Amino acid sequence: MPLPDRSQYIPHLAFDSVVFGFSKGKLKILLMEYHATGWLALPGGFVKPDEDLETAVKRGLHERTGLKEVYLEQFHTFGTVDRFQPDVMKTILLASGAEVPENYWMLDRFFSVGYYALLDHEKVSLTPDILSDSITWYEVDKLPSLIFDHNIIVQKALQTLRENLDRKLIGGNLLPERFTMNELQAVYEAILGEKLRRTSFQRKMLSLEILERHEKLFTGKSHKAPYLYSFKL
Amino acid sequence: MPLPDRSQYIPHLAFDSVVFGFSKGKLKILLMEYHATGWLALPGGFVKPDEDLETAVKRGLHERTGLKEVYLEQFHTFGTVDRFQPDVMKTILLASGAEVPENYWMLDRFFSVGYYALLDHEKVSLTPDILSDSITWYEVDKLPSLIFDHNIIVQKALQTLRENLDRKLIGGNLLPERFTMNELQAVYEAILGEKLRRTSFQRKMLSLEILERHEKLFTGKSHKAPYLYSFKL
DNA sequence: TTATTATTGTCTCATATCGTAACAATAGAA
DNA sequence: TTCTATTGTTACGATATGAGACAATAATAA
Repeated sequence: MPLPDRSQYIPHLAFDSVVFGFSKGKLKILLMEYHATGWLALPGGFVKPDEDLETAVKRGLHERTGLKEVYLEQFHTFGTVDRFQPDVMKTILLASGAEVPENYWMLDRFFSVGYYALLDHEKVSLTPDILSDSITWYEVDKLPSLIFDHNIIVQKALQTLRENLDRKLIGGNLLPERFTMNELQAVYEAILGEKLRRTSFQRKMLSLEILERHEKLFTGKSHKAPYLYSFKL
Repeated sequence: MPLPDRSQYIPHLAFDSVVFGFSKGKLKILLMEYHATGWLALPGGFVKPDEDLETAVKRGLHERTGLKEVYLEQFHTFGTVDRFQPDVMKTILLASGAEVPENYWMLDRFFSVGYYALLDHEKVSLTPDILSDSITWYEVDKLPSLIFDHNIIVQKALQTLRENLDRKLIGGNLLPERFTMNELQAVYEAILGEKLRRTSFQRKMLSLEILERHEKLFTGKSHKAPYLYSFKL
C-alpha cells in the first residue's frame, strides 16, 4: 500500500479533528490507534493543492464517519516548533508496512489547524485510515496519552466548545432529531463538566424559543412522561 | 534589494496581523500601502523553518511597530482556494523593483493565520516593509478596499474582538497605563460600535474589581475632575 | 378502583443584575 | 458667590437567575 506522494498535498500543513459524540451520559471523542505502535492520535489529514481547507476537513470527516453533514468549527492553529518529531512520524509510517522515501514530506515540520465536530453518536459508521488499525470512541475525561500535542489540542477544543455552547446554541448537534429536556441537559452537563439546575435549565431553554415541543415519550417507567423536543428550523 | 529565498521560510503558510489602536475616539488598524500599485494590505509575514508561529507574528509586529510586548490573539486561519491570486502577488513584487524568479515561492497558494493585536496608539513608531512605501492608521469603520480577502479578515478579527471583549477584559490594552473611566468607555463603544450607558458602565467596571483608582486628572475644564484608573496587577 | 412512586412541568419567592433616572460633588468660569 | 458641565453614587423598577414548592401524570401496587 503506497504512501501518498509529495505532490498530492500541500506540504507543512495538516488539520486535526476533535470529533465529539455523546452516549450513555458521557462526552466522547474519536481516536485512531496506529498499527503496531498502539499510539493514539486525533483523526486528521492534509489539504489537496486545489481544495479549500474546510472542504479537506469535511472530506476527512466523511472518510472516517460516513457523515457528509456535521456541525464543524475551526478553533485554533497549532504552530510551535516542538510539534516537530520526525522520529515519531517515521515509526508510525514504518509500522504501517510502507516504504518511507528519503526526505519524505510527511516527516517535515507541520502546522495543524484544529477543527471540532459535533455529531450524533448513533449515525456514524467508523472506518480507520491507512495508518491505523482502529478508530474508537474515548471518554473525554478519561483520555489516554496521545501523540504530539494532541492532548493539548483536545483541551483547546473543549475549552472553545464550552465558550461557544450558549452563544451558538450547539448542544443539540450531539443528539438525535428528537430528544427529551433531560437528555439535552445531560449533554450540557457533560460539556460543561458540572451539574445544572433542572428547573432553571428548562426555563432557560424554553425562553429561548428555539425548541419545538412534540408528542410525549412513554418509556414504560411509572412516572409522568416527558415531552420530546426538536430544534426549530 | 533581493527578495527572500524559498529556503528562508515555510512555504504556503503566512500570517496576517490586524493591529488595533485607539485615538481621537476612533478604533483604527494598521495598513500597508504597496509600491506603485497603491494597493492596501494587512501587515503580515512568513514563518521561519525553526520558528514558533507566534514568535513569527511577534517578530513581524516588532518590525512594523517597534513594540516587543503587545496583546496578541489568534482568531482564525484562512484557507480557501480563492485566496490564490498569483497575478496580484506578482504585480506587487514587480512594483517593488525586484526581479521575480520563475516559480517564485511567494506566488504559490498561501494559507494565512490571522492574529489581532491591541496596543497603545501613542507607543508605536511605524516602519514599512520592503514591499511597501507606507504603513498608516485607518479607521475601522471607514476602511478602503484591501487586497485578497483582507477585508474579510478584518471583519473576522473585529467580530472575535467583540466576543472576547468582556470575557477577557482586554479593552485597557488600547489605552496608556492610566486613563479615565470616560476614555475606557469610549474604547468599549468604539469596539462594540454602540453607545453604552455611562452609569451602568462605571458600575460594571468597578464591580469587577480589576481597576485601581489613582489621583484625579485636572484638565482645566470647569467641572468635576475625573479619577485616573489603571488595571490591577 | 385507589393509593403509591418517581419524574416532569410550572410557579413562587428571594437574590442578583441591569436600564434608567435622579442627585450630590466639584473644578473652573462668570 | 453663583453658574455650568461633568463625574461619582444612589434609588427604583424591570428582568434574569438560584432554590425550592407544588401540581400533573404514567405505571405499579394494593
